[in-house]
Amino acid sequence: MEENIPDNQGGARHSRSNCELSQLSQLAELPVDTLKELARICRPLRFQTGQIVAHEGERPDFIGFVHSGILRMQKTLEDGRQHIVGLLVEGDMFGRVFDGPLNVSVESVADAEVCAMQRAPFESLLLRSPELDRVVLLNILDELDRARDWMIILAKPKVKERLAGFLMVLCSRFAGVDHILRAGSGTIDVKIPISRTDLAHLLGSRPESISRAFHALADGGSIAIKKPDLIEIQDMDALCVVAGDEDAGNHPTMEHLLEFLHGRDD
Amino acid sequence: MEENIPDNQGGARHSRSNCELSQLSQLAELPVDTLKELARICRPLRFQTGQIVAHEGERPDFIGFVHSGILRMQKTLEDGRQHIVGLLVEGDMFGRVFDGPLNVSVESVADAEVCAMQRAPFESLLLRSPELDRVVLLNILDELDRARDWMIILAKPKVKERLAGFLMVLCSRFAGVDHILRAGSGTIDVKIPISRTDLAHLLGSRPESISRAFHALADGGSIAIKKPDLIEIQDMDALCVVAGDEDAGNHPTMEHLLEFLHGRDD
DNA sequence: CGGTATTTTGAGTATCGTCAAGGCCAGTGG
DNA sequence: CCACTGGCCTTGACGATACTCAAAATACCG
Repeated sequence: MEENIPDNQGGARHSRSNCELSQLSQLAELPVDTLKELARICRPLRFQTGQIVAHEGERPDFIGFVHSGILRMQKTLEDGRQHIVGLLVEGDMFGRVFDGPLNVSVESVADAEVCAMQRAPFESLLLRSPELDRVVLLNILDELDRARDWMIILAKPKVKERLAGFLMVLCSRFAGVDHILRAGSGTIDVKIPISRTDLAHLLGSRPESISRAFHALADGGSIAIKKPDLIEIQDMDALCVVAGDEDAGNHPTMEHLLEFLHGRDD
Repeated sequence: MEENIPDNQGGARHSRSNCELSQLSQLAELPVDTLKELARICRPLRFQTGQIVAHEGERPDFIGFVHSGILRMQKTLEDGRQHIVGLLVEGDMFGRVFDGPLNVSVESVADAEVCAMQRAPFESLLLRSPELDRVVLLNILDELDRARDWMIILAKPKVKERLAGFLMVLCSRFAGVDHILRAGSGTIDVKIPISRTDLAHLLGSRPESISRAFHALADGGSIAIKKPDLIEIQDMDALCVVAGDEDAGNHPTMEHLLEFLHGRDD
């Protein structure tokens, strides 16, 4: 039960009759006829904060493309506790093409729109469209990279380092996602999308330690805590140093980010 | 330079004129003509312990299928330190199909045989063979799962828990790999394939703490240290409890493993 | 058998998890 | 409009754990 595409009874709301697939940058370059076929088999779904999109162990009848909002992937441990293994944002895909049940649950962290592609026709289209297949493949490869980046961050011995790494990820990979980053005057405001408790699960720590780590970073001068979930980044380079610089020289500079954000805000 | 398939000058040795592709269980089910095409574009390579198979940031001209031995994937941090993000064993694939440069280095931990598929013809074959495409897709999805499992393990607060989780992974996912597991009398001997230092990097700790964690597990009675790199597992259930049981009720039992190993040894 | 690298042990310090209490904010109801 | 309530974040104190540095013991290799 409940393995089908969620309907109104299930809690999700159909927002429009079809998705605006071309807004997803990865799909935009697909051939027109492929896009048309995609549009035919996809259903837009809306989820409110806290709703379950897919359950671990089930095999939903759809493959999801996140259109807006933020979802979190989590695994349920034996003792019932949930452990976050990643966040999904605009443009991300979830669901196991050609494969068995999910091994993560997906839950909306903020109000989210998801394009649900019916599994069977999507897989069949995948076989006929090499371009779509390629997009899906690259998407998964991308997610693999993200998981590896998380591994590097999680392997840091100190909470402060892991938290700094997390903030760097928000500034790089999540930079394009609306409502997360906002340009200030020579600084950048970061809206932390999840609670301290969730952040603690994600970083393998406790809420108290996360809180202390935030304030330790603030005392160091690299960030300021405007509100508990609104962080102002004052010194990106210092943050990189604390984070231990996961990817050698691959981090965004403050100037580059500000430029990017000002471009987006106009 | 050195972005091509390693040749004899580069250190890797061609072992035979063609790979025994059918030995790789995932490929065995492919259509015969696809296998033939694969055989034509693949080169067997041999690597000795410590050899670099592929450099981070490069885009090797081949996609690798591990035939035997163990390789490790690692990222180079800014300070030059290397951080292990995963191990590759028999049946695993590496190299980014249809995509840019690698973002991990691959290095052989033990003498290894790798089937190197020339990139261009492999990608072209991928477009023509849906079955091969599916195999590749599932392989990457699998690796994504493994990365997520690592995240769960890495997020454990105590080193002892992470180490127990690592041992459980060796007993489940690496069970089929030769020379890692060996059946004892009601116990299982595990050959730790990497040094304490590497293990420390993998688990986000230090060699000293890893050593202490090993001995703490031994004092608890769940394992015995026969040699520094040869661990006898005496109580798998106890080990699961210490590990915190990542995947609810998904761990192998001692009996099941012993049965499996005895079947293999005959 | 000697030399080197790896592993182990020890002592001291820093960090983190735990428990408990207090503060901040939003929503509710008088 | 204000007091109350509940959830989340913060702070403090204390014990447990892990990191650091240094040295000893062991294993490995020729």
